[in-house]
Amino acid sequence: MTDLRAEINKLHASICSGLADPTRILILYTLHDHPHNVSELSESLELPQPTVSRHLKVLRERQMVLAERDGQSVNYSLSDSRIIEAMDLLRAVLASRLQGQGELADSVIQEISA
Amino acid sequence: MTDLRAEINKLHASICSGLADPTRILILYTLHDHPHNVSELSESLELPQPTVSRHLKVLRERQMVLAERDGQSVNYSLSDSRIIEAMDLLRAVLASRLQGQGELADSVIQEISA
DNA sequence: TAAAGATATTCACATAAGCGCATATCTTTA
DNA sequence: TAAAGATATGCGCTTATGTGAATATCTTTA
Repeated sequence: MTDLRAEINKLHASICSGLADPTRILILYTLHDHPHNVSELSESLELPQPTVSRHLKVLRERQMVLAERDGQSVNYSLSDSRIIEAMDLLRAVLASRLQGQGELADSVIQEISA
Repeated sequence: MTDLRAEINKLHASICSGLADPTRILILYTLHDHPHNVSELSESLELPQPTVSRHLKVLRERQMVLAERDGQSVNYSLSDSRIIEAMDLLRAVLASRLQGQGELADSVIQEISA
């Protein structure tokens, strides 16, 4: 294990930790739909504005979202749609994991596929 | 946001947090190569056995690896290769992110692609 | 330039994670 | 069944992360 590979793994882990929060997952999927400013996110996700801003900061630091000021508001967009592709793959893994775990899981699977 | 969707996002985040550590990333790629038992991982990654076991526990709890006892040792394997696909996508995102950020980054990009 | 709107940051706190070290719990074999 | 090998867990500690509430910083407009 070279120092370089170790450094890469740290960066890689840092991106993954950007995904490791339910609220940020929600934000990322929302931004994938289309760009939003902070107020819009805050309102549509029913989350306090400071909470949204702090999560956006995490994503911004990892360059997973793009921030563009437009007047007084700041528009956020997904920086790379492969992030969503990766998340979708992990959701598929989750769905498989829930297969055959009873009826309760079935409705979850339905919802994931939606 | 239904309670169900919120629950799914928690599970999703839990899988992502399984990826959010450099050592576990290393372990997952190593297991993707082929199954290993704890000693083998410990030796080839040059990590203390308890450290490896604890990381494997995290991955096991999230059903990201499969544990099969074989005599005194326990063989671990990747439970779903889509986990690697997802990680590769995120590595590609990382590589793009480093593009045009100077010479130092170039060697990192080389290493990622390898 | 003062006020209002939009976003970001700070503080205090609670909880979760990771690590090294020691040790407990299997599982086989002598 | 005692000993050795292999793996898992507990403990103490340190660091990281998330949150609400308050507040600071920008940016526009009156």
